[in-house]
Amino acid sequence: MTDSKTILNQWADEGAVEPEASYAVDHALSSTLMRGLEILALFNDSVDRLSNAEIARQLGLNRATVSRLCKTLIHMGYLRRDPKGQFLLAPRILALSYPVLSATRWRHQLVGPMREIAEMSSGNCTLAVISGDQFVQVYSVGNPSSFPHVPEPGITGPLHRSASGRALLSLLEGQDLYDMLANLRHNFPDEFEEHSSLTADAITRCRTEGFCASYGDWRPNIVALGTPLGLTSDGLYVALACGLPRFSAREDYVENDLGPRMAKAAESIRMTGLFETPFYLK
Amino acid sequence: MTDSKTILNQWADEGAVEPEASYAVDHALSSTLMRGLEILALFNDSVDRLSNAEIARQLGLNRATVSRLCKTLIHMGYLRRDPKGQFLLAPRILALSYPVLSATRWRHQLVGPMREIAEMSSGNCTLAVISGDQFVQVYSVGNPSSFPHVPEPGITGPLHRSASGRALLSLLEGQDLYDMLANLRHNFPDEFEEHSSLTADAITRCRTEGFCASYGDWRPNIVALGTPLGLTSDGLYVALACGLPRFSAREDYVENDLGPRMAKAAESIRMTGLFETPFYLK
DNA sequence: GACAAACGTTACGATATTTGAAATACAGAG
DNA sequence: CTCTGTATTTCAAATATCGTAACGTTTGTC
Repeated sequence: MTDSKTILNQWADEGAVEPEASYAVDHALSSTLMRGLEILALFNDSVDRLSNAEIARQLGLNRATVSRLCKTLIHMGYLRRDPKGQFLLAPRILALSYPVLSATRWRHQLVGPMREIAEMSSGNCTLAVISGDQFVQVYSVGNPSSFPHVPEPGITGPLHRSASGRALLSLLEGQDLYDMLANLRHNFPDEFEEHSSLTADAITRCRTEGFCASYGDWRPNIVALGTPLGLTSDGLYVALACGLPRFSAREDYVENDLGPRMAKAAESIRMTGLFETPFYLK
Repeated sequence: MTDSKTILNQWADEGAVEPEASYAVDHALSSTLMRGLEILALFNDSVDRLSNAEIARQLGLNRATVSRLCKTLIHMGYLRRDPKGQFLLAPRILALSYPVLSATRWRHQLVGPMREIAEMSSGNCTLAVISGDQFVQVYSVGNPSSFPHVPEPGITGPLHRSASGRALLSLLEGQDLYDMLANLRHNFPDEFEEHSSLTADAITRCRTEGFCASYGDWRPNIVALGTPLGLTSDGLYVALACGLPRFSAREDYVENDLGPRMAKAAESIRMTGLFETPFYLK
């Protein structure tokens, strides 16, 4: 008598939580470097500038420390200041990501199919990969203006409560999946529990039907479809997703028309041989 | 009797070199943070993976130090390891750039005109901004496969020997320009000297005719046209450029047809009011 | 298959770097 | 003009970081 909720927990039980996570302030890690990176990571799409004091507050650091770290980041070219003296990310930070984009040249071959999906759904289509315990969007197409949120490369999201994320999870085999789930449950116990049933079903559905759907599980107003693609030669798990505003998403259409079409598109993309065939299709 | 070569040097004479640059290992900067960032910056489009020893060699660090720094970077999610144990950038590094992309939403409005330019030139069209003493591409359109080098967001290049860079320089007014030139001359004395004449002419041309051309000054096999756009509300100088393979670039066509058309495109983009009008057009 | 060479990680003590408190400098508001 | 909130600099104390050395692995050669 195992419903999908307990299945996901059973899987997670099989996995090992990364040891590091526990002794947070490990003296084998460099705290100065971590703090510097944490400063850069404070910025997001609603917070584009921060004062010294604000940074110090959020990270629990001394203002003098923040001053020196920010000076270093400016010196390296990753931060700049506005006329008021507040800190902003400098465009040069893009240079750090360039090698990642450059290593995913194959994505240019997906532009055509992705455009089709975006048009077909009157929404957008995004390409995501696993990085750590999150997914990261590496590319997107679609009309940015007609949409509540604009997808751009670099957006990250949860693996266990989004269409992209669940499609990616479905690609993980055996122990890899168990470990990932164990970590997710460890890091987000409540969320994991709340979505465990939906997540388990989505993983199964991706493996059998080739797609899964999420009705606002991540972004409340967005209905998303995810479909797994495969594993690249350099070890990245890749999935496609499309998103559409909730109000324009009739469930019947999503489930019986758009979903199967996404699955079919994924299938034909896999024909190109860009990705290793998922284990469950071998 | 001042030819363009001496003009650029006269301008540079008026500027002040950033003081910091001198006492390199300033104890007001955090060396640990710098080293960590330097590790991330070692990766580029031809070097996508590095061993511990290789990193240590290139940065002149102890292997043990590198081990610890990389462990930290992995912990933060910006680095990962391949099966052989070599280090790779993790896709999560894209998340650091997301706020920059998000802050340049206006670029979506340029997609149309940029596509036209790319098609018209049978090459590509890129959008660049100044960051530090370099330009950084923030967006590009064009056919990636038909080209010797694929432009992607995050590519950086020199302000003083590229079409994008010179178009950006032309936007700097008075002391801002002088300071920038002083720094460039200080950091790249030989290059600066070698290109000073071309650079001075290009700046003048951008201000009078609205565009400039570069015949392989940066990427040897590429002819590029640059055209200044203006200054955004958050203080970024922006320019457009297009690039085409040298063999397909007839000089007459570039100078008398493509160039003026770029200038005209820039003019109509400026009409949108996205950018502050360049000082020399006021 | 055994050996050597190169590599990556961990432990540990010395030390150089980072830190936080306090003082100084600065900007904006009233 | 003073006052408040903020940023930077200074300096001594402390502690986080570094390099050495030792260990365990892998790689490649003979």
